[in-house]
Amino acid sequence: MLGGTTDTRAGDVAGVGHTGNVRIAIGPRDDGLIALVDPDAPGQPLAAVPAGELPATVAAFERDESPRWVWSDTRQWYPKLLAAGVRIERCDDLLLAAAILDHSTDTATVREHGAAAAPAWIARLRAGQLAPAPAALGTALFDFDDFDGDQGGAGAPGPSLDEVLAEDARQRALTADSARPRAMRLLLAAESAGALIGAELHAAGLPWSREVHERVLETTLGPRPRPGAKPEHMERFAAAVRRELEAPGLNLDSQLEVLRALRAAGIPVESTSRWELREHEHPAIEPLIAYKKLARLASANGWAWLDEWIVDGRFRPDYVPGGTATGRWATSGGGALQLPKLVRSAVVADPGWRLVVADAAQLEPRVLAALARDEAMADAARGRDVYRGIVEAGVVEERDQAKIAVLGAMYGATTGDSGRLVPRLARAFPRAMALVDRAAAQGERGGSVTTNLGRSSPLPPASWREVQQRASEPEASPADERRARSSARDWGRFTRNFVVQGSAAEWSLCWMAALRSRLAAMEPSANRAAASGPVFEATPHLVYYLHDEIIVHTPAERAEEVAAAVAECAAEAGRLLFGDFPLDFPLDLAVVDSYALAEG
DNA sequence: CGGCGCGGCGCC
DNA sequence: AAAGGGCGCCGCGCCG
Repeated sequence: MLGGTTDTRAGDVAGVGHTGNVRIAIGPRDDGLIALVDPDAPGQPLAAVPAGELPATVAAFERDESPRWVWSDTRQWYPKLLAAGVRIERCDDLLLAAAILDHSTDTATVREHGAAAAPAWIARLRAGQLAPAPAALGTALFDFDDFDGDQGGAGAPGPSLDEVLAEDARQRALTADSARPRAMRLLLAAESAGALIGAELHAAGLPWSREVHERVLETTLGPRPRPGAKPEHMERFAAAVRRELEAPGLNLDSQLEVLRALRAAGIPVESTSRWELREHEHPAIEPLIAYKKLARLASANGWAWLDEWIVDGRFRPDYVPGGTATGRWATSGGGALQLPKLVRSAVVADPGWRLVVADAAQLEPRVLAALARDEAMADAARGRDVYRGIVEAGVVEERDQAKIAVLGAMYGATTGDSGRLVPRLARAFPRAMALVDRAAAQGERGGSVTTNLGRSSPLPPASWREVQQRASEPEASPADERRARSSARDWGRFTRNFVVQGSAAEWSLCWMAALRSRLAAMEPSANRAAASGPVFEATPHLVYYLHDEIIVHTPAERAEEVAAAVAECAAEAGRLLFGDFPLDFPLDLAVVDSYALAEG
C-alpha cells in the first residue's frame, strides 16, 4: 500500500532537514519541576526546571539538538511556548497518536494479543479537549502556572512525566508491531506535525481587514443596526415577504411560522430550504430566499462576529487537528472552516507582505485513483482536470456529468443523475470503483475500514448493532428489516467516503508538514515586521488551512520562492504517500494581496 | 434560566 | 437542478 516510503523520509516529514534521532520527553515531576528526559535513559534527567523557565530551556535544546519533543498533548504545551517566542520543529503528540493506534486495524493483532490499553489520562485529556477551548491560551505571555497539574484550564489534569514515559513506550511498541510500521510512523509524524501547525496557525492568525469586512457588510446588509434591530436590507426583504404572503406579523426567523404562512398562501412545501422554495412560483419566494441569505451572513459573519473574532487585525480560530473521525481537522469557535466566499475579500496581506493561496485540484478523486492503483483513472487525471480527462476518455459526454459521477461514487449516491452515471464510471475505472465498493460493504457489515497510512474508521454505535440484530431475528417485521437495511447503507456510505476523505487528509498533512519545514528554513526578511507576534514577524508562515487548501503569509520579496516551495511540497507528498504511481497532484496557486482574488 | 435537538446553510 | 460523505454555527422552540 505504501510505495516508496523510507524511514528517513517518514521522519523528515515533520522535521527541517533533520538528520539526528534525539527524542526528549517533557512532563511534570512530583517536586513540581518540569523535567526533560531521554525516554531511553529516564534515570538521568537532561534538565528539571520551574515551569516559568521551560521556554528558555526548550529553546536551548531545540537549538543544540533539534530533538523530537515527546509530550502529552500539543494543545496543552505548545501555545505557551509560542507565546514566549519559542518554536519547535518536531514532536510526538501522544494524545493524537493514541487515538490512531488504539483503533487502527493495523494494530488490531498486537492489541488482541495483550498490548496494554490506553491509560486513563488519555481519555481525560480527550474529554477536556471537548470542553470550551481556552481562547486565552497563549495570550498570557508569562503565565506558565498550569504547565503542571491542571493544564490548560479545561478541567483535564495532565499526566506526570512517568505517565508520559510509560505511554510513549506503549505507543512505540504498538507502532513497531503494527502491520505496516513505516506507514504508521509516517502517519503519527504527520499527525503530530499537524498539531504543531494548528497551534502556530492560531498564534500567527489570519490577517483580517476589519475595514474591508465592514464595507462588505454595509454593502450587503446596510448600515450597522442598533443592538436588537435587524439590518435595513433584511427588513426590506422581510416586509416584501409579509406583504406577498399577506402575513403582517410573520417572524421570518421562525421556520415554523414561515412554513405555516407559505402553506396558507397555497404554496405546498415540506420545508423552507432554499432548494425546495425555488421549485415554486410565487412572488414571496425571491425575497424570502434573499432574506435568508442576508440573515445567514448577519448571524454567522456579521458585526458581532467581527467584534468577537477579529483582534488586532487577526482572525485566530481554535483549530482541532485530528478533530474528526477521518482525520480532517475541526475548529471550535469562529467557524473557520466555513468562511463564506462573500467575506474572503477581508483576508488581506499586511503592507509589504503577500498571500500565497494554494489548493489541491480535485484531491479526492486523485487520491482514490492512487489508493486503488487504478491506472486508467490516473491516465484520465494526469496533467489535466480530472473531469475533463474522464470526458476525453469517453466515459461521459459533459464535464458536469463526470463530476457528478465521481462525487456519487465517493459519496455513495444511488439515485438521481449521480446514481445513474456511477455505473459508467465503474466500467471505465473498475479498480477505483471496487475499492470504494469494498469499503462500503465493510461498513454495511459493521466493520471498520482503514486509510492509506493506517487510520481506521470507528465502529458503528451500539444502537446501530441493535437495529441490525433485531432485523436478523425470526420475528422481525418488514419495517425492522427496512430500518436495518437503511442504517446499514448509511454506515456503508460513511466507510465508503472514509477511506478517500481520510487518505486525502493524510496527503494534505504531509503536504503542509513538508511546507512548514521549508518555510521555517527560509531566511528571515529584514525590515519586514508583520503583526503576527514574535515568532512569525519576519518569515513566511502558514496562516490558514482548509482540508485541501492553504494560505501562506509571506514577505513580498519571498512570494515566488514560497509559491515554488508549495508546489514542490505537493509533489513530495504525492511521492511520499504513493511512491512512483504515475499520478500528479496539481495545485491552483495564486500570489495575491487578498484571498478573494484567488478564487478560481 | 440553561441545555439540547433540529432545520437550515456555510465550507470542503 | 438536486442525491450521496465530513464538519460548525445560528436561531428557534421545547424541555426541565
